[in-house]
This record gives sequence, structure tokens and C-alpha cells, in this order.
Amino acid sequence: MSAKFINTSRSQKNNTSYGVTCQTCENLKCLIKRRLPILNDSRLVQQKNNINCKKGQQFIIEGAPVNGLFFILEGKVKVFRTGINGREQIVRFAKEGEIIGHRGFGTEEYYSIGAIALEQVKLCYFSKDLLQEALRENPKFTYDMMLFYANELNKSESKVKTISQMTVRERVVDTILYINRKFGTLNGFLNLPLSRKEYADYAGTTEEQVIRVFSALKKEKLISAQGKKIGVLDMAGLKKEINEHNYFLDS
DNA sequence: TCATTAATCGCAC
DNA sequence: GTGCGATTAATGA
Repeated sequence: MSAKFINTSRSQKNNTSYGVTCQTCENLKCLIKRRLPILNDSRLVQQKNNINCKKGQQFIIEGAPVNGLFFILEGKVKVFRTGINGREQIVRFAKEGEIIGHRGFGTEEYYSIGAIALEQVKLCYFSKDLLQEALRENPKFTYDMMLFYANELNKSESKVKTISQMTVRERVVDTILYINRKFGTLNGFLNLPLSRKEYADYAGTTEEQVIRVFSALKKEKLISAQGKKIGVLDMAGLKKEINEHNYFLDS
């Protein structure tokens, strides 16, 4: 909770608490890892920081000043924004290889979002200044980042449409499909245990609505539920729910 | 086992 | 559809 994770003063070489450097990292989804050949001797990769987060720990606080960007090395997080009456709207879920906090990058001085670890998470933290330096010097890297931003914008525009035009039932189904697409399944259940409230916060409804839709879907044999674990029984049936209204979005 | 926390359900608006 | 409160199930210390 304290601000010590923003501590960028790490004297030595590339060693970290758990020994992952950009060179030894195996996460090929990471933009920086993919461009390592051209970024290898930049100060950016030499001075990155590693941060360990426990489950439930918030590592980005709304309103805090932006000093850099987070890349997820391992684990899953949720990114949210707090609404008027204190209700939180989950903007997206993110997993390894994704970037967090990029919206505040550049002109914004403060984060407009918060981020919480959903499980044990390892993060790579890059300072804003060094990142800007790397972007100015490496057009290819800059281009990759631009594609990432364009893609993110597209997804968030799709989500606006989802929330404003779909019924609650469709939004909940859409959320299940989204989690399924993004995180896959494990032993027949979605590979990401979320509370009903978290489903609600993502789908833009209330916890009760999610429960009601879930129990309806269970009766219809479309999904199964055991506590937090949700299993998809009839993928085609769920997709049909949304396809019928032509709102299916692959975000 | 007891104490919390989360999931459901029912009911009024 | 939404929001509150009571009941019950699940989880953790």
C-alpha cells in the first residue's frame, strides 16, 4: 500500500528480487521483449524495476502521479475506474504481456484508473522518462506501441457499445465469453475466478443481476457454477444469445 | 469450530 | 431493472 513500490533507485546491474531481466525473460508477448534486439543497450531495459504484488494488492491508485508504465510479467490484474457513487467500473482485465497505466502516459499527470492484482503478480516497471527516450530513438518500437494504443482504443470503443446497447443478460453473457476468450478454461471452469460483483462491475450492472442471470443460465444448461468457478457448458448457445442481436464483439 | 465474507433470494419501489 | 435486507453457503483463522 505504501509508495515504496515507486522506488526507482536500484543501484546494481540488472538483478532483481526474482532474477528476471529483459534478456532472460521468456514472455514473448511483451512489446519490449520482442524489440529487445534494438533496445538491448538502452537505459530503459537496463534500469527496469521488478515489483511483486500479492493477491488483492492495489498497485495503481486513481489520482496518483504517473511516473512510468507497468508491464505484466506474470499473473492477472483488473483495471478499474471509480464512478460517481463509489461504484467501480472494471475497464478491463489484463494478463501477462499487457501494459497497464499507459493511458496516463504522455500528457496526463495523474492516473485516471486503478489496478489491483487478482492473484500473485509480477510486474515490470519502466520509468516514464526512459521510456520516452526509447520511443524517440527507436521508430520500430514506437510503431509497435502505436499499434497497441490503436488496438486498445478500438476495444474500449467496442465496450462502450456493449454496455450501452445490450440487455443485462447479454452483457453478462458477453462478459463470460470475454473471460473465456482471454483466459481460457481449466478443468472445465473459466481460468479466472471472479466474484459476482466483479462480473457486475465489468458488465456494468449490479451483483444481484449477475446472480439472476447466472441462475437462469444454469437452468438452461448453458453454464455451470460452483462458488466462484464458472463453467461453460454450451459455448454455441451462449454465442447465439449475442449473435441474434448482432452485437457480438471480439474484444 | 467460530467468525467473516460471498452468494442467493424475496420483496418493495 | 434496481436496491435493500435476511438467509444460507463457503471460506479462512
